[in-house]
Amino acid sequence: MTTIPNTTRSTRQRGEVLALLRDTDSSHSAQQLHQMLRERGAKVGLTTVYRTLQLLVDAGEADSTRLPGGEQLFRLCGGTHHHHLVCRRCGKTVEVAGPAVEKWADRVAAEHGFTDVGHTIEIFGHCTDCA
Amino acid sequence: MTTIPNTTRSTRQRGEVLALLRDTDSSHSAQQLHQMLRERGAKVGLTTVYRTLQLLVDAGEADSTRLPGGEQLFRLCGGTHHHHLVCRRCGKTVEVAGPAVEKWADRVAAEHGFTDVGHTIEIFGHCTDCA
DNA sequence: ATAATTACTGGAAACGATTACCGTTCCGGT
DNA sequence: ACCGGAACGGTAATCGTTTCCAGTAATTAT
Repeated sequence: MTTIPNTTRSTRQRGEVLALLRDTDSSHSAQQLHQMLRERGAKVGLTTVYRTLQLLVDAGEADSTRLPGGEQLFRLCGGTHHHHLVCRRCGKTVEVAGPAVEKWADRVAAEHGFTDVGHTIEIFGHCTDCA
Repeated sequence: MTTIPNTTRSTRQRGEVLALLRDTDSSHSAQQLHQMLRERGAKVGLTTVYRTLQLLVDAGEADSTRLPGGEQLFRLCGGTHHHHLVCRRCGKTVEVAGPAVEKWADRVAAEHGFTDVGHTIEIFGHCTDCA
């Protein structure tokens, strides 16, 4: 029986992860973040990094995008619905809004009788620095 | 030194995979396809299924979409650029075109100086049968 | 046809990212 | 300070996928 916690505690590790995320405007994998934490001298286990990231995603404070290769990248982001423009090389990320696209997706789905509709829209490329 | 083949051979296994793909209009994972082949009595190794699917994707005869969970789904598809509306439950897939969305993606990327631009657009939902 | 060449096959082992386990640590309310 | 349970973190397991490599079979050359 999986027990569901009813409180969320503030720990040093969660603070370190959050602080690190606030110091960057790029998307990074959990493993990259773990390595970066180690480099700045913050001792946080890889497992905890994953857990914290998932927590943030669930709380809507961060979101994740998946590279074509399958690995997940994370970053903090605002609460409003948006999508991302991500540099394939360095991970630099720009939030973009596309109200028209949202509507298009919903309309297309509705036309085919689909319900509980969601969508995945990511734009990849090389940023000016990496081109 | 990796030797690159300069011919492509037609084998029973590749025929079986292709035949199976032609019998469905849904997206399936490599493992599902492998299982389906086994059920119809076609002996094809899982490795070969993966290899053949990748071959088809490279040749532009099939394409793959990635579920939020990370696993790859495959299906045959036409050569023109398009996106997919996929049922999360049964995999039923509809090809959809969105010229306006393509242009939007390219324009947004260009505005931020990104080059070599590509995008990922998938719509998920539950089809009429699975709702 | 037959032989020589080389792509293909497939089971097992390796892989990389992520998750589960579980004993230990430590946050937070009393 | 005490206690209960949330969180930690190292290790082992899982999952989808790829690599290895020795055996098989499709093509090409003789």
